Amino acid sequence: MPTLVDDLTFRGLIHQLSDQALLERLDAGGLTAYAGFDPSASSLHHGNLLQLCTLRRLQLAGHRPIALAGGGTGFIGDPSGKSDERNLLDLDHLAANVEGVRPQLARLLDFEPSAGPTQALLADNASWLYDLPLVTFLRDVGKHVTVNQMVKKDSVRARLERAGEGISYSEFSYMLLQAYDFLRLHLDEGCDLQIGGSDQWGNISLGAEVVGKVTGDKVYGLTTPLVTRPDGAKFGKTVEGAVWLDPARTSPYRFYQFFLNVEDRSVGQYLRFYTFFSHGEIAALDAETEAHPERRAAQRALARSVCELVHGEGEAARAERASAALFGAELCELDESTLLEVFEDAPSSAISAQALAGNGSGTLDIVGALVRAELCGSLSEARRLVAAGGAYLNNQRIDDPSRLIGSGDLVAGRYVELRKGRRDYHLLRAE
RNA sequence: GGGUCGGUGUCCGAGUGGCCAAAGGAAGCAGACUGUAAAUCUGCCGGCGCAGCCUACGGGGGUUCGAAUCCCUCCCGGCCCA
Repeated sequence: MPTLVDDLTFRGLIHQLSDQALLERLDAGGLTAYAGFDPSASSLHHGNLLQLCTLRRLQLAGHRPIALAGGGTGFIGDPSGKSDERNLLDLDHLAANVEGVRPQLARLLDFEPSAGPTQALLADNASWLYDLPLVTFLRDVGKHVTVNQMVKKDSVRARLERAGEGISYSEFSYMLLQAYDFLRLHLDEGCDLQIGGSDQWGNISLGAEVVGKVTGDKVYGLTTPLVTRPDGAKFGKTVEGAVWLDPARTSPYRFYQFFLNVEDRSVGQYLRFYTFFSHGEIAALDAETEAHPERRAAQRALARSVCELVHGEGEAARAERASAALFGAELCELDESTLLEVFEDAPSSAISAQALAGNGSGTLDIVGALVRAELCGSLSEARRLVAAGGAYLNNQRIDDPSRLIGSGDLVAGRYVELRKGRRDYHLLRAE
């Protein structure tokens, strides 16, 4: 059984750390660690997942995790973002978001009292930042930080040096607010470690320093590498946009597909980051990818595991079955029960039966159907798709944009399968 | 407050009176090849009732036969000065 540090090292999760002494503390257990997330949406997304997984690793190794919602700092905006005038009146809204995120956190972290000293905590910095008197803040935090060192931080320097750019005072202060969070969590909860992505290194190291100066206690910072694709492209996007943990925003099926489609070069890293497989299992999957990349064994294991972690075993199994059926066999070859099961899990929408009335004499054509299924954003786009040969009806390519869809196209009496390209499926359900 | 530069399609970025739905790049989508991979090549990439029309180059107004391009004004951002 590897130690926590061995495990984190094997997985490539340690990018920077504030002090080598942290390694011993990690293996010893008993730390309280926090990671922040932005509660501007009612769901966490793929970008938060790495930190959550890391917190989970810490908890499993005997540490206490805290998920900190940036309900207060959310108003300010991290300097890397654009200033799009956040609204203070959204306070209730943000609080609701924080609560909406709790069940998602609970899938990865143990919030039950039975966890004892490692019981996870969800905190919101709005509870202390929103009413924080400026004078108090300047005395407790501002006094301990020089502008000189703040200006040297990469996030600030980039904004100062680039011509045509600038940084507002509030964004400039962001790192101090984050430092105050660390201080509060240290004083109130005994928190002694902050983790985050490597883009947070400046904020995290400053925070650790401030807590040390104010309290005289030793606290630590640790960052993980940023998740990037081999080509540097942003990771965590599907056709529809971000990959959310909320099944209402990103269905388990899409979530599963997202991880299944990971390229060979990256799958090893993602297995290390997002799964809790043993080192031996990961090595075996690496070897399998090397020897038989076409089998996509690592991708399958990754998708199954992450989906299970986030959505539970039942949903993961359904997503896996739906994927296997859609990509494995011709629709017409599937028996009815399998067909119904697949249709149950795949993305679908309802359509009135009248629209499909009459075989070939209905009013819905392939182009309209593609838009209706939200596979295409406009009729023009749908026409182009058909012209390019990327439109399929019940697994058969459709070349004629005026092809009408009628009752004769129904599968199992009430479904019409539409596909865009090779992997983007949608089902219309006549009702 | 003064001066100055700028605000173009998802993003970056050309364009400075008609040939502009707007160069180029990136991202994205599709096709071919494959393994629901990568790379590569090809096509597409504002909307629509699609040989045409509509809406678009920060907002509004004006000049002109005609404006992303000129003028006025307002809003927003950068830089410099106060």
